[in-house]
Amino acid sequence: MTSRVSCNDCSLSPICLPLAVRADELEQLDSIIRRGRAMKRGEHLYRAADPFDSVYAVRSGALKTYSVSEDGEEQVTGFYLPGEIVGMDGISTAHHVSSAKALETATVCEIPFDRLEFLSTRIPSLQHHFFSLMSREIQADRELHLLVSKKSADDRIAALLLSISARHKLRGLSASTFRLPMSRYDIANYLGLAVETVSRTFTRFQQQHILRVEGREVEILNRGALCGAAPQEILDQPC
Amino acid sequence: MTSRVSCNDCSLSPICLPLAVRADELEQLDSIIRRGRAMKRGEHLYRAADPFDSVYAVRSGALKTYSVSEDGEEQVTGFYLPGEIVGMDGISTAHHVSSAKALETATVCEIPFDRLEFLSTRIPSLQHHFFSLMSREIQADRELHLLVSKKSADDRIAALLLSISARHKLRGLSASTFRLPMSRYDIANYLGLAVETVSRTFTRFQQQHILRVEGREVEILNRGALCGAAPQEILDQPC
DNA sequence: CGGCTGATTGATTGTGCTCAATCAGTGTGG
DNA sequence: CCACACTGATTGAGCACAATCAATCAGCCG
Repeated sequence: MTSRVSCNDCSLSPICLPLAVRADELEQLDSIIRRGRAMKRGEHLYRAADPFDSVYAVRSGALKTYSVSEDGEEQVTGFYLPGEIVGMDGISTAHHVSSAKALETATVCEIPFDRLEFLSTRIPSLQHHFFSLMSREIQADRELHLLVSKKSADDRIAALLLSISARHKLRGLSASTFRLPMSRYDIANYLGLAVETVSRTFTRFQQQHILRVEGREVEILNRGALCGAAPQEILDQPC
Repeated sequence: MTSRVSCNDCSLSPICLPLAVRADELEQLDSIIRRGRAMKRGEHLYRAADPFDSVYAVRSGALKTYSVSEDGEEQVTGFYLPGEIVGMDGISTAHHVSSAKALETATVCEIPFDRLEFLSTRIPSLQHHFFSLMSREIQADRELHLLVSKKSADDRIAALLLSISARHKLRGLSASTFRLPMSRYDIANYLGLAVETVSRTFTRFQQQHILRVEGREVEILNRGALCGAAPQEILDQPC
């Protein structure tokens, strides 16, 4: 099931592990990673309250993370695309505080955290990389905080589309045409909106010739308009 | 200016550095920390775009972190009370992405990050502690995300009051009577509300005998009502 | 087919924002 | 010393954006 291929041969490694490490160090890192776990749509990678053992690199497909409050309502906390690392909550509690679920068929590489910690004491650049990753996660959460607490529905949806577009481009894929891995419900929940509002905004953007939307397929026709609607500070790239 | 006192003698060390380390290791840690930097109300600890060199432990007083979008509006991203660590954004960019400002007279201990990283390769429990701290920061941001994107104004304000109450209690102070270090404006901005809404909610809570409010002085009269209004998952302690 | 979920569109309502005025506290300068 | 300006907080009135309630439709699978 798990392939023997090295991170060296993975096209995602520049995103996932942009490290300058010696060959023998990379081999050590390679040796602790369990590659190519396959997941079906709807399958859980972990659930809230599960013991925290590993973090995971997304190799293909997409995942969402979410938590459920005791009154039963779900809160989607993030979407994870290929090359991104999921599961770094839960370090402090030794248990996951949220759940991670495949939005579509996906494969992930499992990185046992205790071994990663051990290796990080040997490879300073690896330690720095994971401090850096977590710091970036905090930054992204702060940007989301701004988005959800201050911006209009239009701005929030524009920002999400531009974020996904930028992440596609990073992998060398089209920045203008892509397929949304998540449902309207997930988008609404993540952005703190009602499903109906998301739907209405998509149709309005379409009438304004900003987007072409067909189900989950999206084409950005007028990036400038989206950038105008969305606050630039959310994006990793200039508009 | 900076005192020679060790972390050992600091009453906040159980919150700030709950570590089981050998005496010589603690001494190493002690030696890299610059203690007792004094700050006046309104003074900046760092500003967005400043080079990232250090993280800081709050010793007394209180700070807020915030960022400013290019259209000039401020977003308050967090409040930091004694024993808490501020400045862990910016690791990935080598520059701070937000600013930190003293809400009142405060003192902080500076921890140079490059030395902390080096020491973390030597002291695994220290490395784990900082991974854990950042993980907790991510958790807190996710809870805030839920609060801001799904909950009513009442719930948001109740949750903030309960959070501050819990953090006071952790330091052995009163959980029911305390002084808010931040203005109504900061509360509103942080929670994604208008100042007027915060003000109105405080007066209504007072009419309902849930709170006694006098400027920044707050007394919680009916904790159950606050807990009922606020979602429990936000809190670190049972209601 | 019937039942299901997910998406869209319409009509109505409501929470919280905006605009506006007032007031208290504080510091400033004549 | 007092008038003044300025900031922070409170209260009121009206409005707008997005939620809610409701109906319809498309696609999918048992």
